[in-house]
Amino acid sequence: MVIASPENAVSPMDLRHLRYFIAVAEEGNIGRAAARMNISQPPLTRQIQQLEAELGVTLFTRTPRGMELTEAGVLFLEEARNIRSVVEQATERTQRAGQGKLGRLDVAIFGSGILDIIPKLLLAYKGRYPDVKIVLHTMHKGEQIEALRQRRISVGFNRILQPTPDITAELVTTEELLLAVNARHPLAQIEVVPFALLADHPLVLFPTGTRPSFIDTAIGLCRSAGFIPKVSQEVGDAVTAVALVASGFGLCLVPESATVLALPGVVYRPLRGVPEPSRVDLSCIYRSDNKSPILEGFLEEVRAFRATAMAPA
Amino acid sequence: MVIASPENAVSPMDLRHLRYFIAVAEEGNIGRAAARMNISQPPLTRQIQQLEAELGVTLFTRTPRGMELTEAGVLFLEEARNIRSVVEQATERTQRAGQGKLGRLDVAIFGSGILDIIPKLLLAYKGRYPDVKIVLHTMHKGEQIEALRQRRISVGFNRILQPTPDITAELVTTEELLLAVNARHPLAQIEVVPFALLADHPLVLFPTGTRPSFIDTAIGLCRSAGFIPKVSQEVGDAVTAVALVASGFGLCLVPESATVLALPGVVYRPLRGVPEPSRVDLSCIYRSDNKSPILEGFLEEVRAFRATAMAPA
DNA sequence: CGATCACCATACCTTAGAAGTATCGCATGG
DNA sequence: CCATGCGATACTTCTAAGGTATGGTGATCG
Repeated sequence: MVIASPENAVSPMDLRHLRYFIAVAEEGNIGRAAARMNISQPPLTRQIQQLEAELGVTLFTRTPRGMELTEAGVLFLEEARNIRSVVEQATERTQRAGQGKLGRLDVAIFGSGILDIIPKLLLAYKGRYPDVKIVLHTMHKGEQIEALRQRRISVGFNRILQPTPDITAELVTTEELLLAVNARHPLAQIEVVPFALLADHPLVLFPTGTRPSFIDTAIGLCRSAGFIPKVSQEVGDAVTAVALVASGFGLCLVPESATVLALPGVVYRPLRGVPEPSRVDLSCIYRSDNKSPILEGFLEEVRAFRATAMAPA
Repeated sequence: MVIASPENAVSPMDLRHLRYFIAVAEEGNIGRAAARMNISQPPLTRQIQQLEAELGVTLFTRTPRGMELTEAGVLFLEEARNIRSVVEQATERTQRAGQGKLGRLDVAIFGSGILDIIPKLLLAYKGRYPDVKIVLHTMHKGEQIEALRQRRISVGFNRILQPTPDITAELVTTEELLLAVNARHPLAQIEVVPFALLADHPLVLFPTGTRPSFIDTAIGLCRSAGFIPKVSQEVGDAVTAVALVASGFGLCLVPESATVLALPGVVYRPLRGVPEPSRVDLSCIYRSDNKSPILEGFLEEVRAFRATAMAPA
């Protein structure tokens, strides 16, 4: 007595069956189809018989002139072609995803970086990888690191960083420091402002938030120059700081990319005699165990950007 | 030197790869996935490696705790599940088509058949095979046979038929002959009309078109009864004939199903003393070499219909 | 009207490759 | 530091795909 198995399929259908079926259906003839498939006729006959047995459906009527599709066969031909194209598309999409050309990149950004450099970088990346969807998240440094650990983002941008074993940082570019000053302020009359003069004027500092950050760089520079800066106000981000400068709230040290902020009444002046380090970095951070080809492609773009951005400097 | 083949795929992907991949992705672990697939662990390891090699994409990151999908792997899992369901649906649809449950049935109909019997039959069929799309074509007998030969229709309905080797006819039902007569006509006063009385009144005959047909049956009956019918008019179909009767154009012999035509002023009277054959057949015709499971299902329905329709008679 | 042709089907053999067994390597955790 | 759990590898076994030869059967043509 034969035990009734839930599925009596001796050999489950696979894509070979479909390829062979399509060939036979299109050629209308097993012999020609076999030639097209680079096999001999008998195995093809058997594969078609197997397919019919597996489906429990007669797909062809055998005539002296060849194989003619039944109604069910006509339907199955459509289905088989559809399956073939679905498989092809799945393959291609997966390959593109594996090459970092398709998918999603979650990027954390912050205040002043977003003013000029990050948009340029993202634009360049998007040009090369148009099918990667970039999702931006505004986060402070602490949040960025947390989000990287939780894999909620793939890469973050920041200025000041201390390396950790699980998070790798990579320089994007460095920027000159400039003085943002109200046009009616006395220092606005000087074309190149000596750094030491800042000792006499209150500064707007930013950002408040996770330390250390740009604010510590600014304070450190003042200390190196031998003075303690007078703080007129601490604010959250560069845009707010420059806005305060525009309304006469004092002076502000900014990275040069902040000059895209053309607020009325604000002028930017280069500094002279700035203590080392006189420049400020913009870096990106990502998981050291990164395996994502999408991030890999993005980092390549970052390196290319750094090469072009820092060569003319 | 190795010859560069157009497709470097050593072993093309097949559905087994997808089944295994889905199992591993869902279990997160080759061992459990192997158990689920009723195979041992090593072959599964190899199949996954093959799939990755074939795609050229790493689908899993191997961790000490198991297999974790990469981004490309996540995408491919979606794709694989989609392919699986497309294949399942294709299989099911094809099987249904093979059982005559899915597809299309082209049916040729004619004038008086469509009045009552054919609609009932089609309705019964549609109840049992809801996914077969019935397409109706109005055709005379000659056209029907031509269309059957060209496979433009699968089945046709008609009354008079002479068998041919390639076209099989099958009785659907037989109907009593009735007299359609205007209510103001003298014969309308008689409850059961003796057939011989028709000799004195002009008849509307139908259809014009391919002979022999119902018109020849009617004329034959009159001859058998010993008179030549006076013809008031020949028309194309039963509806027109009865319409003429309604407007006082004469009498008309109709199959009993024509009584659904309740035109004002028309009454139907049974006949008495009708020469043999006193009944008229409704048959369907189809190709003798029929292989279509859809038509097979339809013919079953026809036979069931005949059994119920002729039992009470 | 019979030989031939063009098909598909079957029988039997060969071989590729999928599955099984045993074992290794490696990281993790008591 | 050893036990555990996991994937990878080496080697064997066996299923089933592919090949060769041949049969069977309608259609075609001299």
